[in-house]
Amino acid sequence: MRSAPTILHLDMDAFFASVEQASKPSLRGKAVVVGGLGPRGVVATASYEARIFGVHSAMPMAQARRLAPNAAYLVPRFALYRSVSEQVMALLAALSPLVEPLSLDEAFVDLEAGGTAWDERSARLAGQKLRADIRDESRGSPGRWGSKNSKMLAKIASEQAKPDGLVLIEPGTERALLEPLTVRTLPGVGPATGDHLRRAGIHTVGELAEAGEDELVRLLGKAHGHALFAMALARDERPVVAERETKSVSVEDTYDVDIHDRVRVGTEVRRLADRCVRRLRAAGLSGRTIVLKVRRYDFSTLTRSETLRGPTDDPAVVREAAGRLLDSVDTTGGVRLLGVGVSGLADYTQEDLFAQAAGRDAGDTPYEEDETAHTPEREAPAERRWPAGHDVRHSVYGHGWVQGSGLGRVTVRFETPLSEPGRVRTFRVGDPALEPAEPLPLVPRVPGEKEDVGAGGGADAESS
DNA sequence: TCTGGGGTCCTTAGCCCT
DNA sequence: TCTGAGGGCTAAGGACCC
Repeated sequence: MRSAPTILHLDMDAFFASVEQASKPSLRGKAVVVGGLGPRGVVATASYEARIFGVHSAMPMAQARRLAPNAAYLVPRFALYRSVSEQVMALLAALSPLVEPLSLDEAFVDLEAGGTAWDERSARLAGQKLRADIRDESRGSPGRWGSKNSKMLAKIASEQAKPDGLVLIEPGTERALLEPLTVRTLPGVGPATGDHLRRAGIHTVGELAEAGEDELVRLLGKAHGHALFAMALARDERPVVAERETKSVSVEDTYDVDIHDRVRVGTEVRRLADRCVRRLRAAGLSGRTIVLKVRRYDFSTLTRSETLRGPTDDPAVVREAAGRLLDSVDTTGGVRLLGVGVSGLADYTQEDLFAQAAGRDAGDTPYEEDETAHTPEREAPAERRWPAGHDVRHSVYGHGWVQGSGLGRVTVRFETPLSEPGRVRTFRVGDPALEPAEPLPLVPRVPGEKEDVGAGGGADAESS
């Protein structure tokens, strides 16, 4: 096993919030919370400034608003985050052919495979150069970096790095570093496993190693027990894998209020089936197993699945299968979430030899194209038409973003990523001069713009 | 005013087949 | 013909990750 620190882990923390701050000059240095704004929304990301108030990921939005009433609350803009993420991943790809993205804001890079690092010094240099490039490219935080010869240790190193920092673990110090850490530090140990271990008197990674492999397998099962024991001894041979094939595609919706009407539940399931198939087709995939997910009023979740004779990407087939699955579920009492997924994927579509769909002619007709057509009132509420944080263009005042809306009014702040903080104006919701706009690039095409527009925050801003 | 959305992997159980 | 072991597949649920 190699010992030089040649696997790099990047974690661009508070990524969504950082991108929003780079995109909106008036929010730089301010508390920003990105997440679902409905009554059942949760926080996706909080900026460092918001974390000072105790706001963190996965917290119910209502609680966040109580803790930080003056923060900016924004709806996520995944298309924008994806494009920034792609630029960052391209920088990583220039260093090595082995880049494994874990999400939009996290990745492993195998520097040895790219010939860019072979010892501690070259790894540190490569890390520092990347950080500078990313700061240029995203006008934001270059993230936290960790490096070591294994994925687990590289990730732990980046967790130990200060915001905007780089940590390399010295060879020979791995066990000593791990021993005092809580078991929750290790990947794969969440709340349930953590509790399980705590009840067995195991709190730290050192105690995990002491417990022995057999005991861990007895406590946690074969796969988890072996894996955790190896990690407790700092053994992690998992390679960096560049290409990961998709195993399933799913969509789900949580409703603002529980749905009790069985007919409406059926309508929603068909709509979700169509959305799922659109995603499936966009990815050039088809699948054999249809999965229905239902979360009931009491938060209990159940899934029902059905495996077809061959893979399909036919909306009618998926709709019908989901409908059959729904027949076997009791929804009295109400449902808060519905989901439809497809797994058992193939990258081709088998022709429907057995005529799996009953409705022949309607086979390819989407159940409903218009996402908002189900609302009885034709006009969607202002908050839906003008989501907080989305870009707009006004024929007189130019480019801006929605600061808030409601009561027939929409408030817009007119500024761009490259401008000074801008002014706020309020319009009627139906104002014809106002229209939705695409996000603007965060960096100028020609270099030379002023620097230092990072996400702000310092080491002292880190919480929890 | 609790608890999103999109995934992956593992375990268990039942069934069928050899 | 009965019984048991073991493998493969399917279904359901749970845990975990960001």
